[in-house]
This record gives sequence, C-alpha cells and structure tokens, in this order.
Amino acid sequence: MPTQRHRELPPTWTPAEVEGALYEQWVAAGYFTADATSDKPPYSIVIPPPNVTGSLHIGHAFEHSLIDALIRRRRMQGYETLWLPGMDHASIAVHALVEDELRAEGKNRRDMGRAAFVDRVWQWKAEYGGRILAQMRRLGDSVDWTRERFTMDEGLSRAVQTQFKQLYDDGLIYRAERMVNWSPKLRSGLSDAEVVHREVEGELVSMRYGDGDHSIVVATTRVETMLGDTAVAVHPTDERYTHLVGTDIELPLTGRRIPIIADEHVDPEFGTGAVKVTPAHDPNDFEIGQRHSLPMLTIMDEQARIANTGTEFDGMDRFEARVAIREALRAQDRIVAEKRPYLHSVGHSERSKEPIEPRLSLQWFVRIAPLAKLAGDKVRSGEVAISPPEMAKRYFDWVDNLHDWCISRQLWWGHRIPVWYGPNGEMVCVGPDDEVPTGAGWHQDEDVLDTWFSSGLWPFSTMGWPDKTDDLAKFYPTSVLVTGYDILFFWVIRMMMFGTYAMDGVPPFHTIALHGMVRDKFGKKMSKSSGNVVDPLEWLDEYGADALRFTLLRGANPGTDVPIGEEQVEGSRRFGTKLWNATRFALANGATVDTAVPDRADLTDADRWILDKTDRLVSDVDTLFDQFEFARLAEALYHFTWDEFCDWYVELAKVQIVEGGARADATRAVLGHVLDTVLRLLHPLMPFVTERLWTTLTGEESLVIARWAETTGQGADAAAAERIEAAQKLVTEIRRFRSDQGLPPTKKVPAELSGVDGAGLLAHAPAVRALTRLDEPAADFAPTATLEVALATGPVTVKLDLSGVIDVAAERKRLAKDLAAAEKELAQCDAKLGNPNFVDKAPADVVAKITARRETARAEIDRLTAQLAGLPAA
RNA sequence: GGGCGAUUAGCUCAGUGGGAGAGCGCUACCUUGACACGGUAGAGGUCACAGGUUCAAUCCCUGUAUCGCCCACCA
Repeated sequence: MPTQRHRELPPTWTPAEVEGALYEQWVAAGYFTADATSDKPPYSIVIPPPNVTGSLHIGHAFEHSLIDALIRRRRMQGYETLWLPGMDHASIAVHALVEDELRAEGKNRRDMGRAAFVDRVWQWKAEYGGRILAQMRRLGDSVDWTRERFTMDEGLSRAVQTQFKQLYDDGLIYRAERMVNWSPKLRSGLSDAEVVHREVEGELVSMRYGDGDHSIVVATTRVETMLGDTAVAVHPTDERYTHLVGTDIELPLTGRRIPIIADEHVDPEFGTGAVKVTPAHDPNDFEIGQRHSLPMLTIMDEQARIANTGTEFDGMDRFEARVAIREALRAQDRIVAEKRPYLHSVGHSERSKEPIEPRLSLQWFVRIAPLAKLAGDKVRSGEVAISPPEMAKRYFDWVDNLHDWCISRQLWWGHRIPVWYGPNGEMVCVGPDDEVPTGAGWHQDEDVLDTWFSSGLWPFSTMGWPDKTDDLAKFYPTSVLVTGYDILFFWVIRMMMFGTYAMDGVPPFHTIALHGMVRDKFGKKMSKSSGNVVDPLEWLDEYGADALRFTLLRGANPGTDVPIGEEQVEGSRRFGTKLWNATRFALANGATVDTAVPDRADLTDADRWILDKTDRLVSDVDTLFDQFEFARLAEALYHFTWDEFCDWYVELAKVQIVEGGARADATRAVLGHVLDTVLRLLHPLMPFVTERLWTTLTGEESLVIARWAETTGQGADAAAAERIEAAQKLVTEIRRFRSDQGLPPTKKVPAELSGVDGAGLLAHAPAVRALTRLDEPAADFAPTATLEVALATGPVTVKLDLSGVIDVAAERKRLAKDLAAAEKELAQCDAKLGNPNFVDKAPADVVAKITARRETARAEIDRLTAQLAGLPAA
C-alpha cells in the first residue's frame, strides 16, 4: 500500500504494469469485505451467473463492469454494499457439462452411481470456480469472490424444499397429465422457454380418410401422428361437412373408426377445412380432445418411437415412420396432395437441438395466475421500477400471458421433487424439517425441478432464507438487479413471482436495470458461426482492464445493444494515456491537494470556469449513475477530461504557473482539486489507473476506500465563463487564420491585438498569445495582415506581421465562407421575424434570441464584406 | 400472424419542437518542454420516404419502405 507520497509518475505507462498486483492488495487490505457501519441505507445487487464454460465471456465482462461501477460508487458514498453472486444455474450447468463429459467418455451415469457423479461435479466446480475467480479479479471486479458460495447447494436445497412445500400447501403446485414439450433426446419435458421455434422445410401431406361419399381430406405435416387420431374436426358452420358431422369414418391403417366432430378451433379457410385430431400428440388437439371427451392415444414412447399401435410401424423412429406411413397410405391411393418443401415453424429443444415432440405425461405444475398477478402488480404500482421504462411493456406482455409452469424435469441432476409416494397410493410433500416417510414401498419422486425454480429464489436464498438472517433483514429487498433483457422472462419474472410470494409480498428488487447484448463493431450479433466472437481475455492482455471496462461502459445505453470493436478499446486506452500524461504534467508542476482552493476573489477566470465545470460534472455524473446511463456518464467524463481540462485548462494553467507567486500556487491547488475530483469520478469505471494516479497525487492509501467526489459549492461565475469562451473563440479564429495562411503552428509571429480590453480579455491576452504563438510586436513591427474577430463580448482586431505577402486567395476563400454562413443565418432570421405569426405566437425569449442573432449576422456581413473589399485584387 | 424498436456524417451510435453532435475513419500542417496512444485546423449530413399538426418539425401524429428483435398451437 502506498503509504508515503511519491510525486512522480513514470513517463509512460502500460496497463499491465499499473494493474499489477493492485487487486490482490485491495483484497488483502479487506476493502471488499469490510463491514462498514454506515448511516446510509444498505445497497445490494443481484448479479447473474458467469458463463458456463468457466471462462470470461464478453457479455459477463460487460455486465460486471456495469455492476462493479455501481457498487464502487456506492461504497465511496458510504453505503454498505453486498453483491449476490449469481452462481446458481451456472452451478447447475456444471452438472450438465459433467454429464456431457461422461457421455463423451462413453460412460453411463446410471452405472456410475449418483455419489460418484456428484464427486465429479465437485471436482469440476473447484476448477471452474478457480478460473472464474482469477478472471473476475483481472477485470477488477470488487465482489469478494472468496466469499463465493460454491458450496451452497445444501442451503439452496433447503430453500427449494421450503418453497415447494409452501406452494404445495397453498394449492399452487399440482400434478397433472398435460401436454408438455418433450425432448426425445433428453427424455425430459421442457418449459416453453426452453423451446426455440425455427423455420424448417417440411412437407404438407393431404390424405383421404374414409371412402367414397363418406370420406374427408385432411392435411398434416406430421403424417405419423395419424396413428393416434381419435377424431376429425370441422368448423360448426362449414356447410361442406354438415352432413358428415356426428358420423364415424374409417381411420386408415388402423382399422379404427373415429368420429367427425365440429369445433370452433378449426379454420374453415385453411386447407380443406378439416383437421385430424391427435389429442395425445398435439397441444391444440389435446384441447379439442378435452372439449369433446375424446380418447387420448399415446402412440410414441419416450424416445419418440412408434409404440402400442398394434401396427407394423411399432418400433420405428418418428421420422422413419413419417415416410413409411405416407408410403403405406400412397399404396392405398389415399394421398391426395403433397407440398414439399413446406416451410413451417417447428419447436426445437434449445439444449439438445432436435425437434420437440408434444407429449402427454404426468408432470408437476405451478399454478401461475396468482403469482403472475402479484409480480405484475408490483411493477404496475411502481413499487418495482424497470429501467429503461420502455422495457416494462415487454415485462407485462410476458407476465400477463403466462401459462402454468411445468417444473418437473426427467433429468438426473438438480433438486429432486420433495414428494414421496407410499405403497397404497399415498402422496406426501416433505418439508425440509419433516420426517421422510420410511418403510416398504415408499419412494421419492424421480423427477427433478426446473433450474429456474431454484434460480427464482436467488435474491433471498443466497441470504440464508428460510432462516431469518441478518443479511436478509438488512439487504432484502435488493436495491437493483442488473441483467440483460434477454433474461427478463427466464429469470427476472420468476424471481419476481417467487420473491413476492415467499417474502410476504415484498418484491425482490427496487429496480430492475436492463442492459443490451454486446455486439461486434458492426452491430452484428456475436456468434461462433459468424466468427466475430471476441475473447475479452485477449483485450485484457493487450489493452488492460481499465480500457476494456471503459469501452464497455461507454457503449452502455440502457436496454440497447453495445457494439464493440478493437478500435474502441484502443481509444479507451488512449484516454487512459491522456489522463496519465495530464496528471504527470500537473504533478511535475506542483499540483497539490494539500492547499485548499483559494476564495473566488483570488482566482482567475480560467480557474472559476474550470471549477464550475467540475462541479457540474459531479452532479451530472451522479444523476446519470442514478439513471443507469453509463454511456452518457462515461462520455461526460471523457469529454470533460480531454476537451475541457486537457485542451483548455491545462494550457491556460501553463501561463498562470509561469506568472509565479500566489497565482501559480492557486493554479496548483485548482489543478489538484480538479484532478482529484475527476479521478474519484472515474474510479468506478477505470479502477486501476485512477488508483495509481490518485494515490500519487494525494498520498492517500487508496481510492477504493476514498469518499465520493463532492461539489465545491462555489457556484457559477457566468461572466468569467463568457470571457473564457470568448478567449477560446479568439484563439480558434487566430489558429484558423494561421492554418489558412499556411503558417506552421510552431512559427512565432509578431502581432498586435486591439480591442482586447473592450472585449474584457485584457487579462487573457498573454494566454491568447501563448496559445496562438503570437509575439509582442517589436519596434520594427509592420503588419501585413489583419484579422477581425467578432466575439460575444466585443470585436477584437489582430494585426500580424507575416513578413511577406499573404495568401490572398486563401483569405478570400475563408472570408467568403464565413460570409456565406452569415448570409444564410441572416436569411433564416429574416424569414422568421418577417412572419407575423412567429412574432405573435412564439415565446418572447425565442423572438429575442432570433432578433439578436439577426443583428449579429448583419454585423458579420458588414464586417466581412468590408474586409473582402479591402483585399488586393486577385 | 401479433407486438416492439430502429432508420441522423464513410462506419458504430448519441441527441433535441426554435442555430445538426461524438468516437473511429478521412485531408492538411506540426516531433511546440505533459502527451505522436499527441497537437492544430478542416472536409463530410435536404436527420429513410410521403402526408399532417404547429408561427416553427430531424424531434409530435398518420401512412409507406427497409432492417432488427421478441412472442405465437394454425393442421
């Protein structure tokens, strides 16, 4: 820890050198674990899980940059903070990874046994946790990952069991035979959210049931399901089929007879207007089946092979059977039409990729309606805020349209459903403290719970719930959830429902802050197939954590995606370099925080101007932080540092320091104060480089535990600011003239300034001369060129001795351009002011402003015209 | 099929009912005592298109086109 002041910085910096072992020092010093006693409210953030691959994903680098910035600021403000690391479904994903690993090794987990499997999972987790830890540290994440609960499974099981039992006892969990999304590969049911729909080229086959007059044509994309048909449905008002409704028809290949029924669901416009009904293998048909009490024939086993139909097709895979049955029907001359390829949307398993098969099975469900209402109302009432607010619409879309949630999974790992079945059909839901029924014939349900069931408990299970812990009392509900909009449905809604339900109606967050996804530099989605995926570890090596973090934050507009490319990271590193060099300059010139900034009376215009800008920066950054406007606050800091502080104040300060004495001392104090402030403000965004610069500047222990920046309360000096802006304009105009005249920037030119006093810039003349390389006129001064500049505070004339002929053409071009601009301005103003409606209806201040602009434009035109006329003929 | 969002400089994106912005890229000049990972100056845009509201529209409304995202059980 730097305990004594080292006032010099090396002339160059490398991020790696600066970052070095800083993080380890912070951890060792206990900065991240110190349990501050504070009068401020506690501040907690729920964070999503790291990537399941165990390496830092760019999306997580992004998310953690946001979260860490929020946390660091709050800590500097004196809040007691807590991260709730989101390791839950990552942890469960580890199970899946291990399972994949075993499969690759050709091992069967059932042979291996549950205990050995779990051992393997632990091994994996240890390695995985270590990797994540190392990477988050490199990023500078100030979460105390050493407190990470890789061993939390036990506590989580208790929470899961408690919640299940409570829901069960309240009648919100039920078991039912329902149509579920079935993955034949995983041999498990899936929730709606785990199913992705994709356009595929299938076939639409029309086939004739029955014979002669008593026949009907139906179409399907899944011919094989016809074996399970138990009806044909038509629309009740469809006159083509009225005579058939109520009769039976022969179902080919099976010898069964099925009824023709009328149901509103059928669209008479589509196809033939007749639909085959397979209640056990199609969600719509299931509903029709229920309405009409149709038999529900399951014709496939859990691997989607045809089974129990008593036909030759038994044992065939569904896709095999699709062809075989189609051909069998063709042989009977029943195929009426075929459309191939037929583009339609088919649900696929997100994890195992194959088409899902709707399947009738006995599953556990959560009754969603009452929970969803709770979750929706909390946002509707404003108790929970969503940022950006536009995203609330999407939230309501979801929450208001949820179906009951199938929570049972036929997987091998996960939290098992805490229900026991007895030998005589008993069914007992067991709470965490209940006796497990023993004795012959008792067994636990084999299914496990959907990952999102336990994830939904995250904001409070991590704090020790169901026990009434101190953490829970202090940090629940959490201050903010920071997560991507892509996970709104999966995770956020479930946490909202479960949190509100389990915690006596108190929703789990005050604010849900949604961010977008990281895209490549062209705004395209990153994907392995496009080859545009970036590895944040490479950028971390090349440019450092500060540059990576700043880049990500700078792109983070609430709720929108973040394009990021190497050029931007380079730019961020350049910003770090700029900050480094500016601080180095300031220190070399004695910038200090040891002496207070003098009273306004002893400050120059430039001092007052930059101090006011600094104050405004502090309040702007605070406001933007509160609104999660990371991009804008990063931009504000970048702009202030580079364009206001470095480009102007530092240049003006050089002149003031040369002056020496009290003026120089005051300047050193101002430089010190501004840098101190801006480093504090930048710390949450670029923790390493700011730490190094700030400790050098102040000699204090660490910026991590420093107080957040505050305003001076000096207030603005509008007149000083106006003079500075006038001086800036004067400087820019002179530089422009010099550039147009082809004068090298470094060449010193004798010049006479007049009108400076009248423009209130007398005190700034030395600075103007220094910034424009204009020397005082000597005795033999013989001006060859004249430049007139109209400033808000008055006109200034600059006469220069160019010791030669001026470039008249360039000068004419410049003046002509200015003249054209002024004329355009005048025309616009005239048009407005010539319109009586404008003068009558526009607000007085607007009219006054336009009038003033017209006068300025007129004066400019007169001046420029005269100057042009005064130029020697070309 | 439904919903949402976008369309602003070569690229990626901010922004506002009254004078078009940033970063990168580009042009010219400059190794000036913090910084060439730099400085200075500059070029570049009928703010997608068509209507409407308004004294005034890039901004508000309607429609069109293109793109993107989310949702959806049409056989």
